Amino acid sequence: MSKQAPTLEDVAREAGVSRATVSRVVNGVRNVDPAIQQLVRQAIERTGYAPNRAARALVTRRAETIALVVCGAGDPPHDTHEAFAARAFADPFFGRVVSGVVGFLRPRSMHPVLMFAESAEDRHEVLTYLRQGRADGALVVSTHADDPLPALLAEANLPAVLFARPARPTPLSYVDLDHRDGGRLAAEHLLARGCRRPASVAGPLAVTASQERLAGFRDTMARNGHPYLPVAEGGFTLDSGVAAMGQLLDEHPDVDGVFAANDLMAQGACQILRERGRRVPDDVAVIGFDDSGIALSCRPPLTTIRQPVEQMAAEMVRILDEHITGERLEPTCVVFDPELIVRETA
Amino acid sequence: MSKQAPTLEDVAREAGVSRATVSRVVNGVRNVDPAIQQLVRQAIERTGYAPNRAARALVTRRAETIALVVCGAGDPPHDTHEAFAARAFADPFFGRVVSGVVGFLRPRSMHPVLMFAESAEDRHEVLTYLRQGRADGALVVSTHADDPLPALLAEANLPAVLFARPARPTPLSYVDLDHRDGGRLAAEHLLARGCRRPASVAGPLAVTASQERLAGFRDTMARNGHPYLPVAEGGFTLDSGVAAMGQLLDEHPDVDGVFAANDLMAQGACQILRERGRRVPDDVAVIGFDDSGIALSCRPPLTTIRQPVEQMAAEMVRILDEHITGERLEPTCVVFDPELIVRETA
DNA sequence: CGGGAGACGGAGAGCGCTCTATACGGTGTC
DNA sequence: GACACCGTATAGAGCGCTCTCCGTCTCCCG
Repeated sequence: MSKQAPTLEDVAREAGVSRATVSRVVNGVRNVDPAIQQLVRQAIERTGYAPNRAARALVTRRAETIALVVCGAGDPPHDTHEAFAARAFADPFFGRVVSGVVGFLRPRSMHPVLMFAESAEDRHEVLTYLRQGRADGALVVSTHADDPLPALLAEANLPAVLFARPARPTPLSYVDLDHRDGGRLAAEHLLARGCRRPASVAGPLAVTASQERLAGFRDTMARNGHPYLPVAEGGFTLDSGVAAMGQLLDEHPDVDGVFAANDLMAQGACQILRERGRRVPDDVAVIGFDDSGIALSCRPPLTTIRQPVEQMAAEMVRILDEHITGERLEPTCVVFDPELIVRETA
Repeated sequence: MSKQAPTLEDVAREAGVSRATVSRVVNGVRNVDPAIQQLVRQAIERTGYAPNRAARALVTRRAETIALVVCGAGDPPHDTHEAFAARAFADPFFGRVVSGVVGFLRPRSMHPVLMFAESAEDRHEVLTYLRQGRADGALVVSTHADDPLPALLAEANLPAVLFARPARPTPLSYVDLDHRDGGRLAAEHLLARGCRRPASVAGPLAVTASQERLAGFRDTMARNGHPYLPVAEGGFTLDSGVAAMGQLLDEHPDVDGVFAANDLMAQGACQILRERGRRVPDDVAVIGFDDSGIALSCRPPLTTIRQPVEQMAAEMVRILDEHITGERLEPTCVVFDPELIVRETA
């Protein structure tokens, strides 16, 4: 075992000042003579002092930690946490969320605690974690609209910010994207390219975002002379994109423009389109959604609707921080605008 | 603001016993009359008490938290943390690591703190985090063999376990895979299928694991009458797999068996093989490595060498836990065996 | 040159918990 | 009936830190 870690007391003795003074220096508080500051700093250096966070947290009532909670389906009890975690991270989306969060947190020497919440037990675990003061607040990313966690958090009056507007109104801050407008953008681009037979590979319709993307696309198409829109539902995975596009192709061999609700499915659509002898974008134009890494690494690179996930995630943490410090008391929401990114598939 | 959270004291008053007794009940310690236990439990229920972790951590000197550190390249200063995080999670590998870690931690009501360490500053941050007692130990997953973090951790005598043996001998526990044996397995399978012109899409040769996989494959091939092995180096990404396989095909149009150092590159290889008119596995057999999700979702499903990442990650945490509790004092290592998974590409 | 204002450092009281030492009954033994 | 003993509850001393007072020292102005 290594010797006991040095404490404030030790540093104070070493520097010949009181504990309070060292504390002031460490926390960069006013009213310390620069000469003494120097002295203290040297003493800290010499002793290799690192403030004990538990002690600090005890008195400040702040853990300086936030939880990043990824919520799963809610019911399927057959799914293990392991599988869920792996699946969550298979989607580049979560990597981007983590990115944005870490980008905000790092300059503050904070790091997120990763939690997965699928079952009621898990949700209780999240609540307990926060109530014990192990984290000051939670960032919640749900994969389903009717996730019960937000309501629980709000009820317990715990600081939390959501990614995406909750299905039931909940007094919690959230950030979101104007998905409907994204759908509109996709439709207009396809229309402008002269698309005559549009179709869509939608995301799971249990997810609000999927519904909205589709609604925006469909409405715009309807307003422009395409009242009937063939739609196949996918599950945001590559496979499901392949399957959905295959089905669309079977039923409507003449489609010439497809809006896929995410890039992964757009990639799948491109694959099967090529397999079935269609050229992309010459025979069929394809637009994805997200502008994730694959949109660029795909060949040909995907035309897509950009969702600034990293920025959105950073904004989430910023708002959460305001709630934690008490700067902001009322829930707020920030809605980001999607952007059309034209590459080669449309 | 909500009212002050209830403390042990409050519960004790409510139950009509002393603080110490409540503490015993909460921590499940011996020597408490069942009747009083019941009483205390009810009081806890009524008050909605949740033990303050900071206070507990202060006296137990344990945060009940571990850090999961993902180490990057080390130097490229052009790379932002954001990009790094996103990239790290683009690889299904990390999702599996997280899976395994969470699988072990969850039953213990623990959750990992996610940290990224690329720069010297980041590494210092990790050290400080541990020295402050915010986490009891670290799980380190380095993407490069010569990462300086393990040595720093060992020097500071902080509990840590590595994924993969460090390049320089370091007094730290680690888990690893017998990569060389994985290469051998791949070679033998290809040989058994009657492969006459083997080649390999290697991983980045700066990574020890890549070297070993290739060495095992090459040695086995050499021992079986294939002294010369065409090799193209990739970067573990889909794109690099496509590029490497393309190059191999240009220089050796007659290859009939390829060992790719991971599934992503194997998938890329399959893609370009098909584009160039080769049937997989009839004209060219392909074997991947990892048995990650894509191996299964790929069409045709990949024959691959399985690396039990989740198990390995869980084992890492188990060992770390032993180090933290002091059950284990000396570094140890656990090397897992790879396994050939035959699907359709070879 | 006295006095008030300001700048600065120190003493000490906790934060909520754990855990050791101690008190306290009740039983069994001689 | 005195003593030892065991099981169980309590008192109380911190863990290392922050932060509110309060005392001291300096400086400047009347």
